[in-house]
Amino acid sequence: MLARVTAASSCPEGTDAYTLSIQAGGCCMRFSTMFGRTWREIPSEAETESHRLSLRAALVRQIAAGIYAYLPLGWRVLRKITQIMREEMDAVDGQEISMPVVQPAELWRASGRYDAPAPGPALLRFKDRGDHDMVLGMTHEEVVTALARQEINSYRQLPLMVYQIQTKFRDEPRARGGLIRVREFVMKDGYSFHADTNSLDTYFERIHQAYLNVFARCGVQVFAVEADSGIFGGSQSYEFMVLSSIGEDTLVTCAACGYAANAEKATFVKGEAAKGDLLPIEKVATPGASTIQAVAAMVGVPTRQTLKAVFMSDLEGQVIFALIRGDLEVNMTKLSNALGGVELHASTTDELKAAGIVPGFASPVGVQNVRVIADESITTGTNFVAGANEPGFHLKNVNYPRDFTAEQVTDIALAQDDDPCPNCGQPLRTSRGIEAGHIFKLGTKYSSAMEATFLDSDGTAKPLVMGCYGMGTGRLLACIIEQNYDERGIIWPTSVAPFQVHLVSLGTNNPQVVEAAEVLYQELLDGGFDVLYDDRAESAGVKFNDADLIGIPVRITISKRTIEANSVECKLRRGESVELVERAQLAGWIRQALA
RNA sequence: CGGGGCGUAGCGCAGUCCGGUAGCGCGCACGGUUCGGGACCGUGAGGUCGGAGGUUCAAGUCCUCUCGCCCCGACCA
Repeated sequence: MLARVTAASSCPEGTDAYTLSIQAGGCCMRFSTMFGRTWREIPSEAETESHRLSLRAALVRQIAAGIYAYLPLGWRVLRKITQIMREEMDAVDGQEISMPVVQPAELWRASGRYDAPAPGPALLRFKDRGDHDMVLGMTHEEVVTALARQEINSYRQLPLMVYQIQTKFRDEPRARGGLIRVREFVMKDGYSFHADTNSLDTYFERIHQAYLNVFARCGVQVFAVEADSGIFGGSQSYEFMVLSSIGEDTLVTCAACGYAANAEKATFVKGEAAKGDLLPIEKVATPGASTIQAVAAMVGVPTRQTLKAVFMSDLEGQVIFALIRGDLEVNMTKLSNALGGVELHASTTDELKAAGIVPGFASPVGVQNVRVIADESITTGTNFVAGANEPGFHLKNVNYPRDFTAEQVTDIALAQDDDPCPNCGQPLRTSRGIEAGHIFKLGTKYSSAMEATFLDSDGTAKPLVMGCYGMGTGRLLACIIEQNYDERGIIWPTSVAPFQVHLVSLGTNNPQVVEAAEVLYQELLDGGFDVLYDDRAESAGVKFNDADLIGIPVRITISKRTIEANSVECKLRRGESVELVERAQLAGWIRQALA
């Protein structure tokens, strides 16, 4: 008990123990009194490895769908992560602030997002006791713009960046994957303000590098990819993708030249279909041929000589006729963006019937009452095979614009494996990734809407040019686990491990061992190390298995055996071999191991 | 919001088809024996079987409604 009090003295009351440990080291915890116990069995509700391990290792506990509480071990990791974010944001002149989670609806009305379809029900709305409309902040562009309007008057104050590490709530239709996709989460979000786009562009490069630094320091490998910025984005955006089979996004990359983009955004060389003199339309019987493959085979042409029709409907039930060359697929995000960002769903049978469309044999020729959006690929060939809008028949020699019109001809094609790279022509590869960060140029979208202006050097008032930079903390924690575990448990990178040293005492029945362990514990704390001290009266197997599960980088075992050798046993979590280290050499050994 | 699955002790599960005193393993508490890779013996605590109605002499089990959680899809500023 005496040792315990002494140990606690290295984390003085009324002081932020964690900050101390970052700066001076030496924070402590006894396993026997730690809040939250590890689980021996695998929770059935968890599907992904990071989810299973974060529950089993007592990092987090689920409170409701997509809503989690952090236990001491998980919270310590989260704070290590956010501290790294702070340091990197400060390094690019960021100033930390804190903005409210509860926000007045008025601000969201001002930006136009309160009633816009885009956030829609994901924005949780409620009234306070004064009957004011309020929302739970799902992001903070509105608040930060309102602040900037008050605080920034002159170009002399620019550029500047503010950031916060704050809770967000997004009422997602479906939470999943443990901490990967949640409804309530802590996010690092930053906002920069500039007098012009040149300044934004310059700063964008710095923040881009700062993001790479954060991920590197957290021990995760990311791909920075060009991303779709959605209808609220600006000219350019990058997502930072952690490669993972459980990722919800698809990345398209080129090993040859380094091209990398989200599949929603990726382009590729589409090639051209055969060209020839325009021939007259000819109707051919194609009984039962309702797929592109079947039609091409029956008519005797390659699939790229056919036209594929894909039907989507907007919320009002208006049918969108997406037309693309038969060998390509439609990219829903591009299609939606072409229509101004409307929400689309696959058309129902009833909607198609109402529009007079025959699925499987649909034709752009003579179609009415639908909006036709065509991919540019249909213009690079001639004499295509298309549906006849009549069951069992197709049309040969269909040509644009001779035989049909389209409201738009643009790029709505989905890049897939082996498509040629838009830069170098080499085959593209697709892989799955988790979006761990997103930076984008907002431009004057919010500053214009909310009249956040500054007086420029020429004496005129101009809207602030903004950039926005987001990074999820809990999601990053999950990503770190996804990339750092084995069959025994988590293997934390040193930079984010909840503790540096896991001290295992074997022989809690032996006073000599207990005494020696307490002394060693105190020495380690005095030496500036963060130590989790397993002082429980458990068997060796239990303690070792928990140590492997929790995944602290250095494990130190003290027992009767090691005391007799005037040594302790040291083992790295990342590795198999154990080493007897003399007490005098211990501190040096640990420092080297943690370096 | 569509499709599927599951709610029984802290965790993992059986029991539900075919109604008849609520069980098993782990964990937890106490005593003892062990003591370097999830020890053993004994004793014990802990469950309105997610909730509400209904059928029945009798409901964990059958019926209706409802709430929650998970998975696939839709969705994801």
